[in-house]
Amino acid sequence: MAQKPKSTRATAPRLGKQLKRSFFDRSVHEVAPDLIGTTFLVNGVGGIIVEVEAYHQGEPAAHSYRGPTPRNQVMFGPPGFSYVYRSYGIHWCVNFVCEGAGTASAVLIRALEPTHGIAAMARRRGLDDVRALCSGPGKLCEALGITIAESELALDRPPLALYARAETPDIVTGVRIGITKAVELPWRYGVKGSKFLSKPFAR
DNA sequence: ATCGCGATTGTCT
DNA sequence: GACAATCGCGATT
Repeated sequence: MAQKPKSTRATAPRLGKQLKRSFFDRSVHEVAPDLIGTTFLVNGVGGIIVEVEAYHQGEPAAHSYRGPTPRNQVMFGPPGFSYVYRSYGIHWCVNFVCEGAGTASAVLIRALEPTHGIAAMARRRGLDDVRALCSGPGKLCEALGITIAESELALDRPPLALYARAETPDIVTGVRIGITKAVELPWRYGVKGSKFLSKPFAR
């Protein structure tokens, strides 16, 4: 019998060039698709970003929509920093702040393809299934050990790091998930056909 | 495959 | 006091 190809790599792929904070000093609508295919690590643990969503101050689903508060203040600061918030009282979710000059925009990281430190992620998640380790914004924060302690940190300094993609993946777009306002905006981006998404993209 | 539900707490009205 | 950028589980189609 022919062996079916494995869905995960035997070894972690080689990392590309590390991204600087200035990568984020652009429109969130440019940064969000550009993040697809990059590798995000926390203390050396993480994987390839396969799904993100863009949020912008001018749109009511964004935490920054009603202006600065103690929680969202980092969104009003310089680009290239993390913004971590608690979701439904239980989960943590991580964003990357974009653009300077008060646009208060950020990219929510929604799913990773695990590549580095899979054993550590499996231990934190209490799971064996690689496909389920990082297939959602709350899941990936648990897998990478992200809490409020990792909020407002520079994205190009330890413990955080981002690495350029090797190849440009086929990127698909869709409406954002789990929100009740501005539901029609097609600001969700993902790797076409990836098995590591939080939810498939409509087709 | 899809649906409904409970968990749990910071944040804002 | 209402609600939320979620998840995992169990029931049902």
